[in-house]
Amino acid sequence: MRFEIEKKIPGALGRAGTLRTSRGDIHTPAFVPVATKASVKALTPEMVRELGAEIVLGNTYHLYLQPGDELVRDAGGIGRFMNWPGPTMTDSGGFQVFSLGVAYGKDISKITKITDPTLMIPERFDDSDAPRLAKIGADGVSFKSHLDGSIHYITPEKSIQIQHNLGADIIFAFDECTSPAEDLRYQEEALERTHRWAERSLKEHKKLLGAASVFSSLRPANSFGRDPRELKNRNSSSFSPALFGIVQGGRDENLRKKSASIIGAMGFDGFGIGGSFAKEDMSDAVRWVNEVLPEEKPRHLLGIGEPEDILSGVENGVDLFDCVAPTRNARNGTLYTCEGKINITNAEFKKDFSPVEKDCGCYVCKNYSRAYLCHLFRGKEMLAGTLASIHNLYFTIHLVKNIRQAILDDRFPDFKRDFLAEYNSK
RNA sequence: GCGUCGGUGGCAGAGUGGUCAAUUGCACUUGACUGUAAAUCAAGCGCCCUUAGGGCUACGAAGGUUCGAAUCCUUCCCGGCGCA
Repeated sequence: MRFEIEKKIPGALGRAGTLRTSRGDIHTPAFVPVATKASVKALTPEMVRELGAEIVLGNTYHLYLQPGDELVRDAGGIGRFMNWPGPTMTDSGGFQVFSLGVAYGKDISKITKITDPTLMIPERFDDSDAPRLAKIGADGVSFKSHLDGSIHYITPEKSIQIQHNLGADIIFAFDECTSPAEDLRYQEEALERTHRWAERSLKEHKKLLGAASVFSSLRPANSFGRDPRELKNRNSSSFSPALFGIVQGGRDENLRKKSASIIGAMGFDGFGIGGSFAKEDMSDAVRWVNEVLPEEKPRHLLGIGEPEDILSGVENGVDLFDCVAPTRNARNGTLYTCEGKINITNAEFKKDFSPVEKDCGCYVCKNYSRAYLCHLFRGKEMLAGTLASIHNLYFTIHLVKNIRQAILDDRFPDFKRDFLAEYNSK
């Protein structure tokens, strides 16, 4: 994997570049659609590619539970398994430590609205018996499967082993995503744990890289009954995943910078910026981190993808974003437009025969009306989620592409100002 | 015509003397969703008042019994079924 920076935003941390992997190039800043279970929900990989995506992100924990990482390995890796020929990345399962742990059953997510004060009160010490599916143990995390209740203990080593089996081009260190509701003492404790886990992830990764590639040595080449040329292709590809370390530190400037400094010096190929944020804290946290991280390596802001957040992320030095928002919102009837989000199921769209967005170049806007999408949603037709996902992913991917172009053309500030003015106009 | 069972909010369908403006589902209205426990979840859904709450009108229609009726009685209207 190689990363080349082509242009920087004057006076800011942002940049445009290209991330080169053996399976293809990613032009940054880039948006990474999420394919948690080796599927971008409601879409075929061909559609995802058609929308302009250059890489997709799968999830270690979910694929480990189902169908199992060894099965994915035997299928030729996540990309081949899901018929996505380009680059892939997998998240480490660190987010599930959070979403199935402290956040389980609560109104806490990646972004917590600080307007709800009850969520900002540290409750770590009085909710110890609250139901949760993930519990942090001595050197890893025990998960209770949401699928069948079985217990699984995931360590940093285990996460990296699973990810090597999944076979993505970029993988992530196992980390602990903390809630902004946690107090400073807990943030420090969790951060030290994340740093220890980062070391162990890196060590395990190097160990596995040192061993022969899982795709050329683990099984006899003829065990598939497949076209031998396929096997030859797969075996001949010099598969060597890049490992990104993850910076945490909550909303505290010192902790964020400390984390960036420590993770930044460990020798990772790139970096993830993690954490659950209060919305108003995010751009500060990202800036603090990217001021410290080595400039020449790529940075991925984990799980962030609302337009305004992408703009501030890019400005503050982020190269890659992944987020479920475009696809999840789509399935739930919320569509992005340049004038803000709309809920296409609302009564006002029942007889609106105009496209979702007038000048949008996506397949949906060129061929269907708001009234039709409204009808599909009300009729609970599966096509609703598909068409809406196409539009939302196109919107987000193209927003990022336009941001990239604006950087290359030296007009990022104007682009940002104009976009936000229109996006927030209604 | 006789007998019988039934008529409850947009629909289906609970309730069968007070805790009923009426459980529940659907529909409808609006919100939320940021490394996917998510094609999900939440709130509202008779009318009026600014909220806590209060007032009014309602369970086919009209009378009645009762301190009190969607619930009991009478008659009428309407529907299903059976027999003529």
